Amino acid sequence: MPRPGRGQGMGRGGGFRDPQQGMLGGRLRGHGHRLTGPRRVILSVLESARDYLSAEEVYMAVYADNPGVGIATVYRTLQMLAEIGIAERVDTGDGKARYKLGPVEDQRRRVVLVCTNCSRSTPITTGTDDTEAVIAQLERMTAEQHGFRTNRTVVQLYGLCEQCEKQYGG
Amino acid sequence: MPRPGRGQGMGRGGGFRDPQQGMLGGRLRGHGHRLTGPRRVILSVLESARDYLSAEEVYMAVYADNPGVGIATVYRTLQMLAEIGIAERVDTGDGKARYKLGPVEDQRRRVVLVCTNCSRSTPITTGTDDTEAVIAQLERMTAEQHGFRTNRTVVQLYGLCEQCEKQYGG
DNA sequence: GTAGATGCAAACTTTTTGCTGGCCC
DNA sequence: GGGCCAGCAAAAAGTTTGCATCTAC
Repeated sequence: MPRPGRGQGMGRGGGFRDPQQGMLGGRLRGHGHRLTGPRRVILSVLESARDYLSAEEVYMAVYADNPGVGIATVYRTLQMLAEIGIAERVDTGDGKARYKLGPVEDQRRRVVLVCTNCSRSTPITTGTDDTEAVIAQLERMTAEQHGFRTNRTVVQLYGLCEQCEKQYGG
Repeated sequence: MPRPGRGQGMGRGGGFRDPQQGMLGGRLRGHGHRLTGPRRVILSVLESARDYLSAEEVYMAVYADNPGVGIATVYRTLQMLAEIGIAERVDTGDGKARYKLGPVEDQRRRVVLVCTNCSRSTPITTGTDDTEAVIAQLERMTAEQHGFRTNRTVVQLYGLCEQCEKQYGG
């Protein structure tokens, strides 16, 4: 995967007017971290993302407007955000970790659709779904039958996505 | 992670008397693959494993008796075994894929309990369970809501196993 | 002012791939 | 004997780390 070359430095501490950034900045400082320029940009990218983003995707989006930010900073920031619970880290099995803003407790249960043809993995947002109830039932059953206390559940559905299904003429 | 240095070559096609190997060899040939020496050893390692093994763990076990087998062969074999359904691949989120022998067609739906304390992963045999019905429902729902045709489902429950639960005094 | 963050480059880890020679069927 | 498969080594791909500089607080 190609990476853009090095930029010529960004204007550090660019002005953001996003009210949420103040909130997030507070949470960062509460954990002894600082709200720096690069971090503002990364947070901004995550905020405007609907799906989970890989580190590279975040880096690309950041790079578009701020070529000076290094990929190491992206990795370090994502790691930090996940550590203090501002972002959720997810491993979809393709070797890339993916991140998404959001309280971890709301994403305790996760369903991922993995297409065995095109390799695309699509996280499904549970929580508003009935899937939530189904998974809860599964957790209850394993607790009863195996004495296992589940904290987090990941369901991977392997199969064909809508596009590839058509292509195969299923 | 240190890796053992290169060995001085193995006796290819070592004699095995494991009756299961004949069966597995047949399944390999049925898919147009061959049962070679290194593959016998790798299969033997997987057979005697109770848990999921990472590629490196398989390589280490293979290396103990057959230092001549390269790690590339381990990767290629594991990949092939997973492809034809003789082994199951699982991504536990630590960046390493793990493999375990097991007929996928008999276990199209799999539930694995992963203890976040002791790191042990325990496969649960579905099929006679109610879990089967619950997962089937999940698959039905994603088909309806996302047009996704599921062929195989892996559920990973992360939490505390019975032993660690006691230890923590939950 | 100082602890922490940054950019850069290089190291590290896991997995894949190209190549030449060798072995299974 | 032919095509799959082996070992080796190097590359790929993702992530982490060391270091000098810089900056948010």
